[in-house]
Amino acid sequence: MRTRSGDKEKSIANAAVKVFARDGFHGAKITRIAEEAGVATGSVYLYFKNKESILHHLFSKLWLAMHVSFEDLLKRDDLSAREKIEELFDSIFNLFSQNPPLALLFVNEQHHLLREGTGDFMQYYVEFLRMGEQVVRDGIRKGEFNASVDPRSFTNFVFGGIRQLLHQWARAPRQFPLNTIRRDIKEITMFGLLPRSG
Amino acid sequence: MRTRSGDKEKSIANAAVKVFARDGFHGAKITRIAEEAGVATGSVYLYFKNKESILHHLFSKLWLAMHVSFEDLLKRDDLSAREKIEELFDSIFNLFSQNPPLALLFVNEQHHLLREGTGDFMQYYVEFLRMGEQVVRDGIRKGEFNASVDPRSFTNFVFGGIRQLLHQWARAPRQFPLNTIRRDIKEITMFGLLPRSG
Amino acid sequence: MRTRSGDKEKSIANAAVKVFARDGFHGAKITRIAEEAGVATGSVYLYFKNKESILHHLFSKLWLAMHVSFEDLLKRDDLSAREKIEELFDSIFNLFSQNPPLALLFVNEQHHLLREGTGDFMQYYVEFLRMGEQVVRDGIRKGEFNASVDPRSFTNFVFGGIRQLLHQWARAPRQFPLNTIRRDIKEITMFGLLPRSG
Amino acid sequence: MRTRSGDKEKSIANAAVKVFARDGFHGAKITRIAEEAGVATGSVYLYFKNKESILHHLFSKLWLAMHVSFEDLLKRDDLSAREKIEELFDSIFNLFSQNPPLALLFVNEQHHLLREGTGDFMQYYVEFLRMGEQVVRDGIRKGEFNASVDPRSFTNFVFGGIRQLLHQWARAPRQFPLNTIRRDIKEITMFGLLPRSG
DNA sequence: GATGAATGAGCCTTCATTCAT
DNA sequence: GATGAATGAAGGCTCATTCAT
Repeated sequence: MRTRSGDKEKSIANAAVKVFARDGFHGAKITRIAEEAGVATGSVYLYFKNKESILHHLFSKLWLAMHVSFEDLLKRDDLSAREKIEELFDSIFNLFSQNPPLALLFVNEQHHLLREGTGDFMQYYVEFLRMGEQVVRDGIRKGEFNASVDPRSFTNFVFGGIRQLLHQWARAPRQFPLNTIRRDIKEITMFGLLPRSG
Repeated sequence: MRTRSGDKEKSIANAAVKVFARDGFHGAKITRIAEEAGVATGSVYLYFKNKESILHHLFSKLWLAMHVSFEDLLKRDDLSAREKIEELFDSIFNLFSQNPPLALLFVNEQHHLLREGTGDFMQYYVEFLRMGEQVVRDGIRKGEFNASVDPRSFTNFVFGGIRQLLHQWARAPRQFPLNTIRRDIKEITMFGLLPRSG
Repeated sequence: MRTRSGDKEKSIANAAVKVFARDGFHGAKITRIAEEAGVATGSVYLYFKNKESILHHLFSKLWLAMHVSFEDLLKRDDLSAREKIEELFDSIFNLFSQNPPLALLFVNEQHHLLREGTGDFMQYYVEFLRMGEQVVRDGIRKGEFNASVDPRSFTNFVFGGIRQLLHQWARAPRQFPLNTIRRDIKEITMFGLLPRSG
Repeated sequence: MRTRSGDKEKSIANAAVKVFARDGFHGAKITRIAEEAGVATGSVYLYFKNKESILHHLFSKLWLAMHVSFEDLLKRDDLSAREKIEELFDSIFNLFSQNPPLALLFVNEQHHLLREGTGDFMQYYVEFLRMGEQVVRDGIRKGEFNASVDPRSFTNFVFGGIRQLLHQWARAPRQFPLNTIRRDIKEITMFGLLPRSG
């Protein structure tokens, strides 16, 4: 018998990232994904229940990874609040840095999943935002951060901002180099638009 | 395409906002839009070339409105750079404040249009971002803003952040009141996370 | 607008009878039915929910017709029990006499529907058998029929026998002329195999 | 096709009876049959050419058994015509009495095979009916049976009747006990509905 | 022989779009 | 212009069959 190689599942998943990123969830054809994966159409259904579940799988993996690196960061008490925030940014950028299509998928198809509000990844998403809030809250408590900032708004705002910039990068990596973006985001979120000091 | 009886066109457009917002572009059925508009299915095609063009129309209108109020703002020299930025924020929020579905449409279906990169609205979108950059650039030149901030990154970042918060508001207006969001965004973008002064 | 002509539904139904009869339910392709009906594939779904429902519709119509003529017969008190039974036979044969494919459908695809045990027609089917039993029971009570005969067994037995002969007729009308069959069935059911009298 | 290890072939055949009976020919999945047989999917194809041929095999076995017991019966000249007929009935019922699923298969999937009119079993089926006719014809010739009965119609009619009652039994053995059915059929076919003598 | 993962042809169904009225 | 029935292309998914191991 041919052994169900983990490779095949992975190559389907990878192909799906590319095709979803390029064509969008609805524009993506299963046949195209299979082709891209070097696999027969029917094989896709050996590894995934249906088209939707491929997307779920990808997002779950993504959010799980995000969640894990966030969890690790939160535990560290050798870092100041600011350092934590900056590390959080870095961990997000690292996740996508080698994979622009993954960033596009992440940026463009999230709303598709939020609409239903189901799926494993939802818990990760929600908790991810909570963790961001926590860091901000802690920073405020310790006097490291501006107490006028609302942690929840901040987290959402920054999350959205990063998405937009990731999008720009994924579409035109030369015009929006990742390192530049990363640096800019840190600058903006830390100091804001107004000149420091008085 | 469009003809007289602007009423019918408008009711189709309004219906489309609702249906697109609720079901997403692909989930939205033309027949459903027609029904919601109190119009026959075929009539939709008297006013719009196809499904895609309805979305284009809506986004064009939206971006045009945005563009216009931005243009007006830019001209005013009675405002400081900071005041201009804050007015820009306000004008965006005002645009959606009466219409959560419109916000959802704006937030969720933009990527659909960006994929192709065509459509009238694209020019408005691009120039909209340029205008934002310009205000920041001017502010920096005049010493009102932090010179370390990259205007383009800033504009994109803030645009993304606003989208995310608008999304949260549109999904749960009670939990994310528009005025709170607006105030928080101003705080964050102006002062950043770190405490002011030194 | 094109008016939803009752003709179209009928021609689809008629085409379905032919195709179901010839190819069986599973062998029947919707596209083939549409073609046979002179209609576009999609039009089938304007008139029927899905393939299954076409079959349901046909059987419902059939059983309703059967039910109606049986009901009328049962009421008549100008007929002896034997005459009623014979009329029942006739009404069944009349139903199919002009339409061998309908007979094939009736004979071959019933089990498909019984498997689920749902559908409007089920009630007609069940009551149809009940009515048969009633006539026999009445005949026995009045002394017209052999009291040793079990009404329920009789009804089922005869129903099955008729199906088999209808099948033979529908497949080879020359070899099994309907009138011959009808006469034979009456002879068999009334007198049995043994010579009459003692 | 078939090879040694008659066990495996048999367990596939037995599994197929169950699955075909429960799900119908088209609803039956090869994988399900294999599973039920405790065998790998591919192994089914070591013993049978394809799905269709499993059904053929089962029906051939069935009709062969029927044919054999009929042939034996026909030879016996110690039995009256009536006794022969009744023995024929008994042999059919005996065939299924231990195996309701087999009865369901027999009753429900025959038409599938008749549609093509091919397969070994066809000869048995045809000759089976011929044999029934022969017994009736002989009985008539000897004056034991009613000369007005058409042998071919009788055979078909009775065959159909038995099928219907077997079906009822297989679906609800309590409500339609086999012995009752058997007795009722004999009563009906021998004496008919009208009271005997005159 | 035995296995079960892999294959891919095929079909039901949807729905944007058209067009006869 | 207005209607909504009609169209038919397109694609997700199934599953009988194959074949590498």
